[in-house]
Amino acid sequence: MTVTEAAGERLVRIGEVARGAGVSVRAVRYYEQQGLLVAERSPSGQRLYRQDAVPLVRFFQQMFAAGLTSRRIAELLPCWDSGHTDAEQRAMLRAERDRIQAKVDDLQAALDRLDEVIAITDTHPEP
Amino acid sequence: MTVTEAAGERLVRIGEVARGAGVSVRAVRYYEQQGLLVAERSPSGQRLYRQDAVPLVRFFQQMFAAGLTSRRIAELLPCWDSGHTDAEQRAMLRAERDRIQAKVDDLQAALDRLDEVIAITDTHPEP
DNA sequence: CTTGCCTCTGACGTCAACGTCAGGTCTTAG
DNA sequence: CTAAGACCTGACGTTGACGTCAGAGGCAAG
Repeated sequence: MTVTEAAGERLVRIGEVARGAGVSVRAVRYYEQQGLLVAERSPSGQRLYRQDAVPLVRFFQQMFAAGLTSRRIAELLPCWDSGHTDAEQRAMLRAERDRIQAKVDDLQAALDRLDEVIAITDTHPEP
Repeated sequence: MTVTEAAGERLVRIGEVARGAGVSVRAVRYYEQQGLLVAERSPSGQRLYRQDAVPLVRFFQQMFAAGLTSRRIAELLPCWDSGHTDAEQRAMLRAERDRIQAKVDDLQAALDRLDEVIAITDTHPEP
């Protein structure tokens, strides 16, 4: 609805989506269960996806890697779809952004500590 | 053994360690169970820690935040204690370092995508 | 028509780092 | 002495994103 929908868009089955995005079929079903993904159904009940489901799933993976939950992603999906947000969504966006930034800083600190140890043990003679 | 051990070092109980490091008592016990932390015992069986347990627990938290498991941390603890490593440990250190670096990059990419959306929705008129 | 692969719906299993509860002991301030 | 905390050992519960298995269809090729 929110995206241009050409008349005869090519629809793909779940396996193709999964392979294309590099996830499991189970994962794609899970995303639907969590309200992240909608699919039409063939007369026999098989899920049919538009091709933009592939980059969408990749995007989910990226957000998962950033520590967002599927619930949070579902709450923020309208921001991507419609391009506008209410105050609550903007607050959530900023909160997630700050959380990720803090995580990056933490990881960088951990990285520095590891590098420190690596430098020490590398310049050290073997026991 | 590996660290200078003054004669009458002040020993603290588990609650103080937990508060000092900002974790739960349960967490400290868990670290012991996972072989990350050793404690003497009072005659009545209560755990007694040296004060350097506090920064050590903080360090564990940092490594957990970086995605290392308690098992991995336990395997790498000798690197910190002794200051030297075998080939396998050096490989593990590098592997973890690379993994964390990759994670930082992923998070940065996710951050950029969020910032992009934030910029768009902020310059957008309210619906 | 059958073979082989894909897909379906449940529903239980996994893993890690704890949380939480039960029932008992210890320590310390008053 | 006593009551309030702090601590002890099990042991089961939680959370999130799936894995995995069972049993039952669906679909194109030969």
